[in-house]
Amino acid sequence: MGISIKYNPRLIEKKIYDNWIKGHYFSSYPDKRVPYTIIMPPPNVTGILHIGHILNNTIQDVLIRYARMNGYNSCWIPGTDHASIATEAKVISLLKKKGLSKELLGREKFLSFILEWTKKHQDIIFYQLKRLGCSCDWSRTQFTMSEKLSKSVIKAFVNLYDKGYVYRGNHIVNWDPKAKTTLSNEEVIYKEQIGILYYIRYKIQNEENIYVTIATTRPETMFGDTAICIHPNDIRYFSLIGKYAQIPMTNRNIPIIQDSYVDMNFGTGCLKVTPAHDFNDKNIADKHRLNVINIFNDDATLNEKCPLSYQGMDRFNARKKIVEDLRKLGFIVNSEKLKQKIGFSERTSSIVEQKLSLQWFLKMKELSIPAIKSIKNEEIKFYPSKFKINYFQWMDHIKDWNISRQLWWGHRIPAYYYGNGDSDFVVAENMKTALIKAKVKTGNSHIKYIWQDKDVLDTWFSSWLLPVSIFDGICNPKNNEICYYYPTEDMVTGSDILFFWISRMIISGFFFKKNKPFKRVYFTGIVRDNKNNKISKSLNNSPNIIDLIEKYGADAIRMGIMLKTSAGKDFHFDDKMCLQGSNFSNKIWNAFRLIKSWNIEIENKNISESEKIAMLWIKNRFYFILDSFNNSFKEYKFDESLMILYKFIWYDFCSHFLEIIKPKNKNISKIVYSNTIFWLENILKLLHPYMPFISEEIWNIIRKRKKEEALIISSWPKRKIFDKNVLFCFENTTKVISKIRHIRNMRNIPYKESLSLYIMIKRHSKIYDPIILKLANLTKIVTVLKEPVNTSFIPFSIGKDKFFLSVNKNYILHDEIFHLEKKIKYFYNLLSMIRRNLSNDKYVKFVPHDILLKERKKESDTLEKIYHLNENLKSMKDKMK
RNA sequence: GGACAUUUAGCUCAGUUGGUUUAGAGCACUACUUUGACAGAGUAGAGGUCAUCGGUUCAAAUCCGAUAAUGUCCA
Repeated sequence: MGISIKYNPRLIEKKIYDNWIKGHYFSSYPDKRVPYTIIMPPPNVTGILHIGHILNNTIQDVLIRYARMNGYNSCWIPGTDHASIATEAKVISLLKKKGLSKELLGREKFLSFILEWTKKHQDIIFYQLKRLGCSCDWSRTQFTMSEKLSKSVIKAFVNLYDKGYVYRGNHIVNWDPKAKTTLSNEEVIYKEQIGILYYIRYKIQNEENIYVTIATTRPETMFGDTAICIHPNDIRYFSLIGKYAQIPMTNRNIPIIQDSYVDMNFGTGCLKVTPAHDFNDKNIADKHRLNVINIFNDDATLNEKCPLSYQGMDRFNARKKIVEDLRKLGFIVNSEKLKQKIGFSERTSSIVEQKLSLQWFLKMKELSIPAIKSIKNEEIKFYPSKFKINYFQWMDHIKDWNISRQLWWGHRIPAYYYGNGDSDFVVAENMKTALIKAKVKTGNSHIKYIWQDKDVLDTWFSSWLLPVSIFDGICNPKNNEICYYYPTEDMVTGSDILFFWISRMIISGFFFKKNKPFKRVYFTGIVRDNKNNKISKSLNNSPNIIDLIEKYGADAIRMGIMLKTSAGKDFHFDDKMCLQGSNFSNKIWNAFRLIKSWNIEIENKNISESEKIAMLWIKNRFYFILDSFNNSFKEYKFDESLMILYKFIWYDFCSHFLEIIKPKNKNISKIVYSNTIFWLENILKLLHPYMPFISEEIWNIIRKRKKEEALIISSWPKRKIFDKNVLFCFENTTKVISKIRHIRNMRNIPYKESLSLYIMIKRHSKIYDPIILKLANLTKIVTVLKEPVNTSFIPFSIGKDKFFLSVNKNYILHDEIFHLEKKIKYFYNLLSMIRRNLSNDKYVKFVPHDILLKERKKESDTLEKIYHLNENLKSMKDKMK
């Protein structure tokens, strides 16, 4: 026959993928069809893909293949992210091993090292995606540092600056004193630590022996204090309001102010305000117009604003010495241990300093208004919708976005300076324009030297533009592609970047395009291993993707993953789920082998009744399944839709349909065969989005296909009405079969031993009998009016129908009687529960009418069931005598 | 510290506005079945006081409150 007994994905997947590429099936160009666009969240070039990416990209591929087969012009755009700080850190540590540093190399050489690194990882990432079967349009591959995207970033920056949204200003930022750069919030990792809370007294000015005691974990910042703050309701300190307190070991006096931010129960209820080194203190300072004193150098040593004896000292050494000195002078009243959360730099592990710093910011409040609206009115839908809560929470308290980074790898800020003053700069797309602007701004036409800002932009400042910039919608707002492909359909991403990316993309979409960037956001859960640990590079607990694919096949991994994923839920990865996938592949493969092994009879001889029924049933069953599959799929319940398909293929198609039509002599009539192939082809279509390789492979072995007949671009089955009655009758038939198999199983009656069945049914249609005969291996089915005599049998009932399976007397067991009695008892219990309801006046009075009817029917059904079971029990007991 | 979420069979999860025969699925498990597509298989079975306690109701896995555990985000 030439088809291998085991399905071997390794031989097949590569060949199939190459054919898809050769057929250009992934490519998309604007045409008359409706577009369906997905932008792949670009993986960072810092590393290679892990299981989380596999989950994410499989979902996207499933969506895009489904759309493609449903007639849309599908366009899935792959890409990578330059990941400014993370990549720079990786390369720096690589260089360090070689004894090099970025300063030693200089900007240009350093960047060439990074480019080399980037190229290497891009290749690995794209190779991994291809092995997974991703049908992205590779001719549209993006990179966030490409020329096109960089241009858009710069243009967007200039545009936002010109409109007054981008500004340069002094704000508190997260500062990594080791790397000497600002950090985004996500690059700060909070860990709980035990610190010491010091109680320090500050003398009240112009008062003898009156002090106010504050509590702080950071005594070294006291030289930056500009106020002491108490809660407006705190009566303990009313006498101090309006007075000044003297910072110990200095001559400086600071005001005592009131603000409800202060927690009266924490420490003494008095807060020292250090606006240059704490977000909240800065807020208070802004409100009360306090001074701001920065006491740190860039490397977090104390600067000239501090007393001479501490200048130049590291912050931690300074703390020790200050505490020592304060103790000596009697300023420390108390100290106690305190659990606190400390922010560490993800990159250098140094403790992050909050620091007032001159940086570039984007005003967010106004920009966020349409973005909030779009989620409120469901113009953009979240799956699951619970993430709307988080979204609104963040959006409602949105802060200006610090977009500058003191790094080299990234988009250089297009600000050009002509002097050392804080506002001696212009913002322009290039140096030439900048020079002109500078001349205009200063009125000095002799300016010759201007220099560009050394810093780069936050990575997210490029990725937040992607849905627009990918189609060049920022530089060429009216071009064909942006008009055709925008807005995109789905965004599939982890919930952890809701704020950093999703929210900002929505903002940028409405700003630059006056329209949403995508219609739906599907949030994948966090991927964890079977010990509930987050899959991460640092734990090194992600399996190698290529190894997994080699072992199980891409289809098996896709299937295993999709069967377990559910929007927004954490995802526990286990090798076992791939095993289920590969078993399933093998099942399909062997079903196909079976069909292929049959000889088609040229002459059309009579088709048996059971074949007719099987064909009728599988047709109706298919359209029933198609509906439920589509419904689940449209709700983005991929696990559910796949499970529907899984069971349909395994149980309905293989266990029932194929078993019924399976010929003994391998000869099958042409009609039955072509019918079987027809349904198999339809099954392959439904399967294709999830398991593209095996489905395409079988599709092509069934018969030779032309290029335009590939499964990947075939059309999705159209829904049709189905006859519920056919499904119902068939289901009853399988119940009988199942019952007989159970009886065999209980008594170890070999399958080979043929049995006879007597049926006592009022209106029994015999058309299903051949199926029962075949699948339960019976010699005959006889319709009777009453219990058969002179033969030993096992009675059973399904609904109101009674059955008697004739067996050798030896097979009747006491066990069965015991089971029957147990069952009867169960129904008596049920009956008593039903009757408890029905005898309850309140129940009868309040319950809706239809429920009451149902309950009454339940009662009569149960009674009937008990009656039948008792009958069975009685006859069985008689037989035992 | 604050906000939110989760807790259902050994594991991973369904369970729509309280009412469909005292809770469902897949996997794993147990028993039996091996020349007839597939042992990567077949058939059947067993598994749950729905986290705990209290409340609302004729009726609670479902609604409300408290507690506990876990997780995420924010500070």
